[in-house]
Amino acid sequence: MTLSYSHAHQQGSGTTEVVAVLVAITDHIARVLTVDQGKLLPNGPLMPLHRSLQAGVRQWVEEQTQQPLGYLEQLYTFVDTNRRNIDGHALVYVSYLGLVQETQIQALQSKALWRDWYDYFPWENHLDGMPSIIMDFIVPALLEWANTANDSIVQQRRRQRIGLCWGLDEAFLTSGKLTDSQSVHEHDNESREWIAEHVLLRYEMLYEAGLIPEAPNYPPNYQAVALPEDWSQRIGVPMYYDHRRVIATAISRLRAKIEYRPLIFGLMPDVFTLSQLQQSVEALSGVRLHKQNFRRLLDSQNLVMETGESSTAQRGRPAKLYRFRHDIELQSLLMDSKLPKRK
Amino acid sequence: MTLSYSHAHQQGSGTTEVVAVLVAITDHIARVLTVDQGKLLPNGPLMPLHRSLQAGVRQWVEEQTQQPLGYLEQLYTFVDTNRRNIDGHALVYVSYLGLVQETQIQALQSKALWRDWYDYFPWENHLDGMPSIIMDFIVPALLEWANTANDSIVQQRRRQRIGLCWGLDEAFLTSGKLTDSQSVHEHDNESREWIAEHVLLRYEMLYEAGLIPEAPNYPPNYQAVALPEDWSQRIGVPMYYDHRRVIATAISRLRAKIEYRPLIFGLMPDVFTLSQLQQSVEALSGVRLHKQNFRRLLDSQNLVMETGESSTAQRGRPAKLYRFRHDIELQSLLMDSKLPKRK
DNA sequence: ATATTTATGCTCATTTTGAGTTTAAATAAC
DNA sequence: GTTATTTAAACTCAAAATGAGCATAAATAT
Repeated sequence: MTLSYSHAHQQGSGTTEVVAVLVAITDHIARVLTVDQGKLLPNGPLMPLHRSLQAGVRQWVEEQTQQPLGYLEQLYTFVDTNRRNIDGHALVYVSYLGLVQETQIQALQSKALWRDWYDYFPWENHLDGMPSIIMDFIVPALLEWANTANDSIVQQRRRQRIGLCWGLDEAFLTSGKLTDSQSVHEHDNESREWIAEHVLLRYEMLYEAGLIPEAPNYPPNYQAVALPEDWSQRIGVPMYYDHRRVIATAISRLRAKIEYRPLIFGLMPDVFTLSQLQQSVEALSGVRLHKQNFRRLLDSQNLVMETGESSTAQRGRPAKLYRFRHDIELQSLLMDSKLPKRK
Repeated sequence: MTLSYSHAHQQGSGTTEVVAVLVAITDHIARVLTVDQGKLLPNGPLMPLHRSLQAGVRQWVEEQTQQPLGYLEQLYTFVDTNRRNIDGHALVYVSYLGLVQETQIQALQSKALWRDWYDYFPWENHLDGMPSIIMDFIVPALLEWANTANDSIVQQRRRQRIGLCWGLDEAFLTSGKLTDSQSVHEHDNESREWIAEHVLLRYEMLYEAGLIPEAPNYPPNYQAVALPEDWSQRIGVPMYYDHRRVIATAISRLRAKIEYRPLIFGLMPDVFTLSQLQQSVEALSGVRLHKQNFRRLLDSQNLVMETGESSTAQRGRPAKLYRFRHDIELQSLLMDSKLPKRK
């Protein structure tokens, strides 16, 4: 189902558009900036006057949302062959990830809206444990999809993919239930745990299986057991074009990168407590972290310094306030290699 | 200096081009496929008939080089405001990284050429130790460049960047010479070692400092001590447009990704010895690895299996032959997180 | 036969990681 | 005001991963 929403600027001679995924954390919830009642990301055509793609992104975001933005990095470039210019050239759109500090958030126009990003990906929020939708509906539906393949090799591969994407044991998928220690094989290096940064793989699997309203093969016709009536509600808010995939790309990048680069800088206020910092990282990654180890990691990297003050904003013992060390070059801290060292 | 080389297809109405960095390893040397006497990467306009960017890349590479290609992944999208179509829209070019197995390499037309990628980046080859050009010319020139900044804060930051990019001690840069243990500060978490994957950062620094023929501010005018006569030879083969930057992007991506994903698959023949595998990884990363630990890492990951045969092609004890385990899903092996585990 | 070369197996100290326990200092409730 | 609750933060400890080296095996070169 290709949605027929169309922009005025689609009529021109240009074939390049920019799309932005702006991220901010407010009330400990990760949010993306949307326009059009949450159905679209801020976007606009690249124009001759723009001196760079970044410049194009900044101009359109500013124009459509009045939101000033700081850090910006390129994500991925897509082609939409369903949208073409007057010469028949397909639309190329370049997506960007932008970070906005909570304190920088503007009062928005009615058309722009900061939305909880888990509204679009309900299965990605594991802050209170694994959401029930995964084991109740998603995995059963995907297993049925795996069985629709003609080739049994393909079926087996699909089941393997499902296990890797959704953090499930192979044994669980083929046999009945339960992940106990009987499943010790020779090569059980497959750790079978939830990998937070596989957001895009999971979205693409749901898309491929026709379980996402945006997919051309939605709703799926292989469902022996029917999906619940309100499936389209449960599987998250749909968007126009492929903008939901763009958000999935952004979350994947952010979750992966935050593990080795101090990107979280761009989302925090000037001073903060370590608990606030941890809650922000948790909001992004969607999983809870071990507090003591989080702190140990932090000070092994020397990224933050105490301000000397402390905060009594919360209930218990006052927390020391910190700020990031802007004096150090952030470029390449913690770029350790997993290859063995050179001889 | 913007080179005025121009393609026929530049005259049309399209504004999107694809560019490919194809990589192969032959004779233990990492090479990229070039056209036009090594001055250009294979490239071509995205056309209405192409159903995707990948399809465009495959068509143009095939057409210009007759080289069949396997694995392909998107790298980065650039804009060249110096090249515009008839409507004034700037050229957008999307770059791809492709991997070619040695056994797949075709006899090439005269216009296509596999070139040692260190021809373009002589300073990146540390297989026989750090190249002398770095300490003899590059670092001194960069330090002079750092001094040209008006602001002393900027000067300090530039020196810090130089240290991080080129693996040098802070102390070495400011004072005279020698990296001995006297430089033990409070925060010496800066490990000061050569980070192989910082190819792009290093190239961009040289470009910014006007030390690269492609840069608009080349040759630099701040040089108190003149660069050697044959500088343009020593600093690597220049290319048209920004194609050298595209290769730098590809090498960076490859070196970074090979550390946590078994990308090397795409470059090896079906069967190989562990030494050959190690030499291939070394060709890419540009540094020597510890043999025993390399092997330990390999079999901890269960990526390869013995064929049962062994090779007596080389001098000493015969090496066992291996092949990759294609039965396992490669998608997400070894995606371990550096964040502390969830509680 | 003997030196040389290459492959491969094994050891060992150090660092990093995952997962606690304990103590400190505030607020909430009675 | 005393006590329970909450949050912060310091410290411990076993298991695993890492960096570096030595020892042995099996071929070729002289």
